[in-house]
Amino acid sequence: MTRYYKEYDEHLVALDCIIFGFDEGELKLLLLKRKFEPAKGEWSLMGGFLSKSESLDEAASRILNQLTGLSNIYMKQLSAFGEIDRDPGARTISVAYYALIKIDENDRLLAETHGAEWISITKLPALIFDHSQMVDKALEALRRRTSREPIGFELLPVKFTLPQLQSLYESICGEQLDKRNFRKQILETGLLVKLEEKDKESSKKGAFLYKFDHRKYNSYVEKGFLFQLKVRSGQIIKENNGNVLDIQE
Amino acid sequence: MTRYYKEYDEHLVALDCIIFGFDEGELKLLLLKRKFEPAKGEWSLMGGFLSKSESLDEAASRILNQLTGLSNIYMKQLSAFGEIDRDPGARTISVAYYALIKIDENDRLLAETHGAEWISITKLPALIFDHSQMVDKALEALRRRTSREPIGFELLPVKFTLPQLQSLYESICGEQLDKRNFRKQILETGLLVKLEEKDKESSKKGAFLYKFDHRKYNSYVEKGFLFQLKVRSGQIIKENNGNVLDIQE
DNA sequence: CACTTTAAGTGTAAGATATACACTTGTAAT
DNA sequence: ATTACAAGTGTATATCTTACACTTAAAGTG
Repeated sequence: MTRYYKEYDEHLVALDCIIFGFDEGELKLLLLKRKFEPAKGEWSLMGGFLSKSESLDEAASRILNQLTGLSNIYMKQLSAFGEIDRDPGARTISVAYYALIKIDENDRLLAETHGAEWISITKLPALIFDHSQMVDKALEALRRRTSREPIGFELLPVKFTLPQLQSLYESICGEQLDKRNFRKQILETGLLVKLEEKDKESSKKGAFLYKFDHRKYNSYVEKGFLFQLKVRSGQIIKENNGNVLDIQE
Repeated sequence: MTRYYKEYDEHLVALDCIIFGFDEGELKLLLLKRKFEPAKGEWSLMGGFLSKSESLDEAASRILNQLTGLSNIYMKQLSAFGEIDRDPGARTISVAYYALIKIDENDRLLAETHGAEWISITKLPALIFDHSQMVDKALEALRRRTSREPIGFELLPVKFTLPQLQSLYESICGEQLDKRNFRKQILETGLLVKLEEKDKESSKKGAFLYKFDHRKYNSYVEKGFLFQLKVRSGQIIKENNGNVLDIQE
């Protein structure tokens, strides 16, 4: 490849992953304690550097895979972060991605070997650099996207109950939803398939399991029908043991 | 600054600006013919390279200013583009920004000296590299943001008429709106101030001029009130003289 | 085995919002 | 004085959103 643009500065390009999961009725992030300087030992997002031989999307997937062992994960670019002093280690541009993981299917041990932990978004610790900013922005993006696209299912096992789904939506949008209205709305989409089985984890009666009909959804998308949930962008109330509230974008 | 991360690749980081304007009842983009290799002479977005001494946002503003002479312009980061071969000149990460400009206030001559032209989004030519993809994505982002935030006013002169405003919204969302419903909705927000003056450009009767009440809007935002317009994300129909439709993200 | 406990599951009516729709007004040009 | 043109205005209907409380199924308990 002929090389033009010789006279311009080159930069380190990092990738940081905001990894969402849903477990025990709570929306969680996979965070780890940084293993190298600067800021060794502090809480951080999973990150890494872009190499010449990969695209941004590929690099983000690689980094997610290193931590979780997972591939083919729902991942979207959030934004590039480029303040001059954002990383005290060196001038670094960071491109943040967020990922949605089904914690059930995940090898929890693998995450633990890397010193990673699933932490509820209501109890986030202070994070290094501008990572808290990234998390705030990712939460906003997740909320907005949730109302436009049925991405909640990326966070649940393949088979899930309606109470689970409702609880997930409540965690994402940060407010209580009416059970009957929620069920009516979500079933009206025609995208859920009711199974014969029940899940008896959380009640004696048991709740019917459902599957999301990806096939039908894709055909709707092609036809231009829109998925729309009336999920308001209420704030998730954060407990006061982190700096998430302090850092403004 | 101590330099960590020595072992990682460095990359050129470019910025590309999707510059929106509204003129003659049409949503337009400021495009220019590229003055250097590769792809010299082809239509392109305004772009430039990030230097060590500036943040991404600063660089984007600098580049916009170089072309238009304008500063303090509404500008948002769209996304980073990082396919390996996206720029045949060299491996380059590009961070795209979109800007909203009041064409009236703009020195049209300055744009012309740079060989730039305002081109209707319904008549876009083929663009270099992945710039058409960037434009498509910027249009989507503009439509979505328009329904959440009163950014339309960034594209109009300080004083504007309701028919102008309606025409702008129609251009953005790509469909006709009902005059009475539109006026009712937009006036209900309480964010428009009716002036005594009339604009007689487009009718004998003349249409009253209005101003957007930025102050009131900011106080609403602080109080958490939301601006919401029911602007559907209809597609803007593109005429068949560009490749905008062909490139998929 | 009857009783208690727990969460799952179900429908409707009232209020709010969105939509469709047609005539009058003001002014310049002829 | 007449015509032509876009600006400006209100209401009724349909649709969507919201609020709300009891019944059901099954396991655990005495």
